[in-house]
Amino acid sequence: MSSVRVRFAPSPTGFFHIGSARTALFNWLYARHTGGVFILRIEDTDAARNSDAYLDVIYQSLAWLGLNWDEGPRVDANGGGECGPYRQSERGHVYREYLEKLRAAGRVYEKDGATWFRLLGERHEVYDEHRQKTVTKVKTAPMVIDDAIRGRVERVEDEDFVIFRSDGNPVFHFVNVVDDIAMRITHVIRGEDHLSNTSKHVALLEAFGVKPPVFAHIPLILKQNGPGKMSKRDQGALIEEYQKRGYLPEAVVNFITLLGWNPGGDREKLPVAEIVSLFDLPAVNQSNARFDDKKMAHMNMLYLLALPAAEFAARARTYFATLPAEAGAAALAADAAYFEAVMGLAQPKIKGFEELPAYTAYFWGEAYPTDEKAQAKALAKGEPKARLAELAELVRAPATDFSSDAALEAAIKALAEARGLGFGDYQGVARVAVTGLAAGPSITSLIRLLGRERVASRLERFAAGLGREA
RNA sequence: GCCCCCAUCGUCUAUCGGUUAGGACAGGAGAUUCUCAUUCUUCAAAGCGGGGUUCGAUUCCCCGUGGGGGCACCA
Repeated sequence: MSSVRVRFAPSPTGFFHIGSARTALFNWLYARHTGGVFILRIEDTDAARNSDAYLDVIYQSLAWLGLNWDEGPRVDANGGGECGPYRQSERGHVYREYLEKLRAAGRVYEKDGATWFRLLGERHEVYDEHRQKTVTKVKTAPMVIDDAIRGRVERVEDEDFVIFRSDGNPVFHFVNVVDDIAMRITHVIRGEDHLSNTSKHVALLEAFGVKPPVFAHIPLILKQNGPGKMSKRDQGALIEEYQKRGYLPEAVVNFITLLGWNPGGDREKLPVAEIVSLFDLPAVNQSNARFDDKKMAHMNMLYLLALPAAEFAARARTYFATLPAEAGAAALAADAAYFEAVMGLAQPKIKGFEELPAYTAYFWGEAYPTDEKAQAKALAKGEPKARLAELAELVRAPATDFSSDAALEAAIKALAEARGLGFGDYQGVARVAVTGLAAGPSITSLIRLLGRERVASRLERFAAGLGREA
């Protein structure tokens, strides 16, 4: 086992952002790749913004993505890990202890009721135009960060900063560094938005006399449209959204991995186990990536298509179970073998589970909607009413061979040829009559699955409706 | 305003000084199928600009420009 220890340190704000997901993922990948330890630490020092209810969003999203943590909250088997507690709100004693270390070293002072960290160097006052106030600058040596992704980055940290608020609570920069020390973190893998903050962290690390961990700042995910990084409000930003829409987590993992990393060459669809074995920090890109929901959807389709039929059906069942009763109950009530058969027809056709309810509605009962445009188009030419009647008769006739798609197709073709028509003269109108839709699985397979009686009565009922309108 | 990071098709990217600059998504055209989707064929599409270094730069360096991030008693 390697000595690598990485952590994902989210703040429970009620959302689990796709950028956070990727940060968690890259940490997890690195831990798994190196045989190290993946730690979950909850950064909930801001009592005003955090809430226990929000924690579930984090646990739930990580679990869905398959990112299991070795140390942290909810690791029941071994009590969480040896560096607990893992919620910062429960680590006040640790922060006070570390504060005393700094105090003993003469590196802190009080001002305006808050506790400040003192930088070393000559001081002078200067007016800051941006903040429109006078600030004290400190002439310090540049902090050097040897970033595993960016290379050498140098930045001058030239102002003292608050480490304990006047309300007595410690500030992010402080707790982040203290916990990384206390939890013996070896690699800090986080978003590039922290790169500029890192000089603060290195200054703190130096004050504690601790050798800094390896830093690795990963690029940000930019919003699909418009300027800036992706935020909670953008389309596709929330992990729970993908979950709700029935995306396959392995597809989401594969996609967001590729936003900033790739194995080299042309390969894109990679099983997570292979990503784990190939992943490494130096191969992570340095430039920000723009989110693309079309490519995400495509990746999802690839995974859907590749699923074994039974697995597809099982996952589809789970998806239906998440829907409101009016959308999912009928499907769930169906006979298991029948349900699997319907899913067998849907799997090669749909791009995502979210299409499933509309795509399969007519399989679960007689109360399915009819697409007006599809209906108008199907009825526009020929003699639809006659075709429907002929087909109903054919379907009802016990002599008609239902044993295979090919046999049924041959029967319909024979019917068509006898009248100088083609298969298409029946297919379109029959589809609208039986499914209410313009598109769907092959007409012969869905007729066979629905059964003679159900199809015939739908054909007749539809034809009767035409009579009234005409 | 100050500081930091980045820069190849519309988008995600391959290339680690010498290539007809490749792939994928999206887009166009076509083929196949009973519709649709898949699949297949095919078309269009890129090295931000200017200086260097080099026999040779997409690749290395500098300057611009553009994009992104940071500059809180948020994390």
